[in-house]
Parts: sequence; structure tokens; C-alpha cells
Amino acid sequence: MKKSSLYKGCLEPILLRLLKDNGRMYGYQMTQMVKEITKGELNITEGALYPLLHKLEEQGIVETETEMNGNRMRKYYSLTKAGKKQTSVAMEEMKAFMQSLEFIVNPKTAIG
Amino acid sequence: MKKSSLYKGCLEPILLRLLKDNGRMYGYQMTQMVKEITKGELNITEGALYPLLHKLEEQGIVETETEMNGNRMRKYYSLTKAGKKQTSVAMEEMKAFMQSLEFIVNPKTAIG
DNA sequence: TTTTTATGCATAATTTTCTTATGTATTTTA
DNA sequence: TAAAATACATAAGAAAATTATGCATAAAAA
Repeated sequence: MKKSSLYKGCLEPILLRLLKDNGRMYGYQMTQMVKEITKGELNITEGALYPLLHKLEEQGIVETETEMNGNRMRKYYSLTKAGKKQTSVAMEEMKAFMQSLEFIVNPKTAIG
Repeated sequence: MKKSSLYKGCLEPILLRLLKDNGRMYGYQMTQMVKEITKGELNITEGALYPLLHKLEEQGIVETETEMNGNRMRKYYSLTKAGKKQTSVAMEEMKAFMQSLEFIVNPKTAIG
């Protein structure tokens, strides 16, 4: 993440959103997809990613399936039913947060 | 802050933006203005605000003037010359960050 | 009139959430 | 054949909040 990491606190909703849109993903794939769609702006570090995924699994937000791709392991994550509910809530919060940022950074053009 | 605080990491650029727009503000005023323009969404805590303002002053990003309002003290903060430069950089980073969030949360409508 | 709320600052202890560093192992590319 | 990419994991440390506390004055409400 560039320098002082503006996205602190946003990683969880970002991951939930990815899983909501893509159904089933493995960790490394998430980092690559985020890097790609943000044009290199957001680079999720492994030290942030994996512990968070593990926490979400403990909480029953996601469930996992481990598959082998040749000789290499991939641990696929997908949203549980509870996880889908939680994602809806998180997305509402994200929208409100982004709207708030707009109000602050672009007070003139911001609508709402 | 609602629950788990998405704005973690954005507080500094938010304060810089406020000072850029309003010229001179005291701490409590910042919390009230942010609460107002975000319609109650973002509530800056004092434990986050004051230590950050002190850090910015140490770094020469802001300078202070203490005034008495009746019998009550107000410590006014304003951007230094260096602070204005730093704010420009921070605003560019914020825009890029917000655009990235858009790409993730609204992949269809996001422009850029 | 007394108590609560709002205004206004400050700091310490704790928690959350990253970064950085390290480790292991396979596959692809230069 | 060495480096980079793929793919996971975890530990130590730093950053940046939350929560709790403290002090003090002014205004509002009970």
C-alpha cells in the first residue's frame, strides 16, 4: 500500500466485495485482482491478507476448500450464508463511508 | 465512529482538507464540522484527534495560535507553507484511493 | 437551582489493523 | 540456471485508532 495506508480498516469489506462478485477465490488471486482493478494502487500484503481470511473463517463469514493445482495448493474461499448477510451490511457501510469522504474532499460536486 | 471504523488511516488527510478549505480551525470545531458535513456518519474521537494534531505540529505541517473565547481556551490550527504542499500531495493520494474504492465497490459505474 | 449536556483541551492504556520480515515450496521466465 | 512469479503461513513490530479518564467553563434543561 503506497505509504501510510489510507485503506486501513477497508480491507475486510474489500475482500467481502470480491467474494460477493466472484463467488470463489483464493488468496493470491485476490491480491492480483485488486492490484489489477485499482491499476496498481492497492497492493494487499500477505501479512494483512492471510490472517484476516483466517479470522473470517473462524467467524463463519467464509468457508474454504483446498484444491491442488498441479503440485501447488490453492485454498479457495467463499461466503457462507451468514457471510452474505454480513457483506450486505458491510457494503452499506462502505457506501456511506465513501459518500462521507466525497462530502469532505469534494464538497461542491458531492451529491447526496 | 459506527463500529469498526473504516476511516482508520484517512483522518490525517481529512484534517488537512478541512484546514485547506477553512484556513484556521480549532480541534473541537473540526469534529463538529466533520459530523455535520457527513450527516453524522464520521465522528472523530478526541483520542484520535488531539494526538494527531500535535504530531502535525511537531512535523511543521500546522502551526497554532491559542486564543481565549470568554474564559475558554481555543487552540487554532492552520497549515504552514510546508503543510500546504503536503496537503496537495495528500489530496492526490486521497483521490486515487477513492477512485480505487470505486473500482472495487462499483466496478460498472466507476469511471477512470 | 441543581444537574446534565455541550464546549474545549489533554493524555494513558488498550486494541485493531496494518507493515515488514521470514519461512517453505513449486513453476515459469529470462 | 538464476530470478521472478505463484501460493501458502506466521511472528515481531509499528501505526492509528478506541476507550477511558481527567480538568474546566458555559449553557441548557430538569
